[in-house]
Amino acid sequence: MKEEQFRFIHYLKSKGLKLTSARKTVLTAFLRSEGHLSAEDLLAAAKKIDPGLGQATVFRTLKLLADAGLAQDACQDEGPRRYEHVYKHAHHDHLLCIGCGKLIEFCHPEIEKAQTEIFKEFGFQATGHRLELRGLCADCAGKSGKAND
Amino acid sequence: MKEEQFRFIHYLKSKGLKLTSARKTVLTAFLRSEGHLSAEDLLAAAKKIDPGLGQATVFRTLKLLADAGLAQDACQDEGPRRYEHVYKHAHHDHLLCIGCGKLIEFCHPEIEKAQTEIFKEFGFQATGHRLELRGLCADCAGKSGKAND
DNA sequence: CTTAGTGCAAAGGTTTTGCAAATTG
DNA sequence: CAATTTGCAAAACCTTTGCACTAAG
Repeated sequence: MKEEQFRFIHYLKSKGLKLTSARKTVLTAFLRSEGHLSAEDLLAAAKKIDPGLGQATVFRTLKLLADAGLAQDACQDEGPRRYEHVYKHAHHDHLLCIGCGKLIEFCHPEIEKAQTEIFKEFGFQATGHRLELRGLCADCAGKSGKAND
Repeated sequence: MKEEQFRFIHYLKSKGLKLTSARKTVLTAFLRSEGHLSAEDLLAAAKKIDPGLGQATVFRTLKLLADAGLAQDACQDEGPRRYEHVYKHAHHDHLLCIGCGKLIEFCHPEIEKAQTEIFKEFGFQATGHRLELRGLCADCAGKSGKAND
């Protein structure tokens, strides 16, 4: 069994919650997913496994996944809230091209280190962070940016 | 005249858009505001200046402000989208306590520097970034965090 | 058997859109 | 004057909630 599954089950038990087939379905669909997905995406994916699943259950389960530390808000500027794996994936930050929407994931040790310092400086106990850099990628910058619109 | 006002007017001209009294009202209300405000907050503030203003106009103008580089999505996890000044305020990042909601704004030169490196490394032309650290502040962490729940 | 979870559909909150009238350049 | 913008209200969109039924422990 995958570690994420185990962790989710353990989380449910610790909260006195039940491991239902609907939750298993949503978990499976979520773990199969790649990148950033919205609740709607997850519902669609989960319905491929169990067509009878309701969207309310997906929203409810997504909250549990976030609470269990498996899912994290990926925080897009537009449209619905999106989530991504947080448990297995090593931590990464996002670099977004505002021209073409290209999304690059990166990890920069110095930034991580500096963040730790900041938590210390303000007496905080860290639980997470999110960093998104925005700009124009080489392609889009080359195309003269925003001449017409 | 404030530089922001000038910038917004310039932006409108460059796009062939009109400087209407409604837009002036929203701009004024926005520039007067402090911290992070939602569209609803901005509507309320703008209505104090011009009670006849419609909420659609606020949403539309807020997009223009963002496009003009004056407003920026402050990206809360919950509730409505919130915006903040981006132009005059020196850049800052956010440190949020998930226990009591306390929000600290800070600025860390090394992080800024590292970000510049990343933009370079991926051949991006920077336009902005957003960093939010989350954790428990000293008060909340002291209160035994989440022993019971 | 008791309690929590489910799907549905309706409600809730936020943002967008169509339109006729008003305003700007 | 032509073209954009406005306010309104309705629609669209995303998420949550109430409820009767089902399923897990």
